[in-house]
Amino acid sequence: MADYLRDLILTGTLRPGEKVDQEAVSVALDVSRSPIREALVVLSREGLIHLTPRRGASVVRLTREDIVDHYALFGVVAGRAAALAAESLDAESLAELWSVHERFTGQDMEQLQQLNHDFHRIINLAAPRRTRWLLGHLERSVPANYFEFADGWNRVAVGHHLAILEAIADGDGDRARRAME
Amino acid sequence: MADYLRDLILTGTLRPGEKVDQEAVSVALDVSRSPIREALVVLSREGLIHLTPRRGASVVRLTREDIVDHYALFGVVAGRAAALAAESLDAESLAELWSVHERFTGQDMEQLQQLNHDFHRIINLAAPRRTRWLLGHLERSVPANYFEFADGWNRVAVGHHLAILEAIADGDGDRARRAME
DNA sequence: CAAATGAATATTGTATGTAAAGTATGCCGA
DNA sequence: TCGGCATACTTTACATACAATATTCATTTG
Repeated sequence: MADYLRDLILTGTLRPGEKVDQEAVSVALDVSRSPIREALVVLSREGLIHLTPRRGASVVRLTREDIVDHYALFGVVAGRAAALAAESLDAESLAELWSVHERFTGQDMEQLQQLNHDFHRIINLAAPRRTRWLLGHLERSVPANYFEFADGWNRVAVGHHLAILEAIADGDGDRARRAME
Repeated sequence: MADYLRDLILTGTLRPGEKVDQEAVSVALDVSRSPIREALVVLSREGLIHLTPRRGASVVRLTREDIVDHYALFGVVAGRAAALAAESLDAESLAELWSVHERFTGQDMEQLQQLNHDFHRIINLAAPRRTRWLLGHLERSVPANYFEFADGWNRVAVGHHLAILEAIADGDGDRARRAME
């Protein structure tokens, strides 16, 4: 339920600032208003919509600054995960990382997204529970395609992944953190 | 509504692992179950309770590792805020920081909590929107009294505040970040 | 006597009803 | 014509109703 609305927001179908009508959503999904309201609460907690009492829900207007800030935050937290990974990652996971890294070439955008996701997932699995939890939240609550704008993104990512990977392989937590950020 | 339940959880009145009965809460607060359910969704997104479909809500069992992890995360994000503050804080806010810092002595626990809170709030106000948002979440969603356990906490805090303060005054973002973490 | 079964009970999730606040429409007077 | 105001219509927030799944507990059976 929340997933459906989140998609509409992140893909831009529901535009920033637009009002979200509970009744309308409920008939669109053919459910009652109760679950819709709960979904709206979820999204408001993710920072995707703004909820004003007695006045309803509207899609949050994310400024460019917000997006930049969000990715910086993501970087900072992911950096912590990388630092921890450098200290505790087992050989098997490290091999997986190399494997993912090597496949990171010439694919289409969607596959690259997937590989990138896998790469980070392996690192995050080494992080403690709360950190994983936060990373999950940060990942979900921002338009993923914003950073596709940066052209040649995948080229840069390969370089970054390599730097992270080498730092982790060396067990150098601080370098892994800086590389990730 | 969510505030009430959050208090019960953070003060330990609702104990870790304990099941939360919607009906019971609704009669206790003399409201229907609808707003209670929405509050439970809020708390589940904060990571304070676990929500299993058709099986209800239960207070999350936070391990010691979770708490440590949480504060580390808090530190990492607050560190970013401090680094930004070092670069952008105006003279007036800086003076306020010194003022708060000076009053940080000999008071009772509650006042110290308040001053500590003020100290961080001033720094956070210099941070961008999304960072402030995340800090607010992280602050709320963990038993605040956990770190009172550390005896002589306030002594240590004074020293830390001083280090942060000097780094900010010098405009040294990186040092401010490390001090905060 | 323990494990299994099934009816009775309780609790959840979703739907619908209702009162109150918010929004829009149209009328009137300046 | 334009601004102010009363009224009608929406929409929300909360309460209640109902259906479906879990849980409990007594009973039976191996």
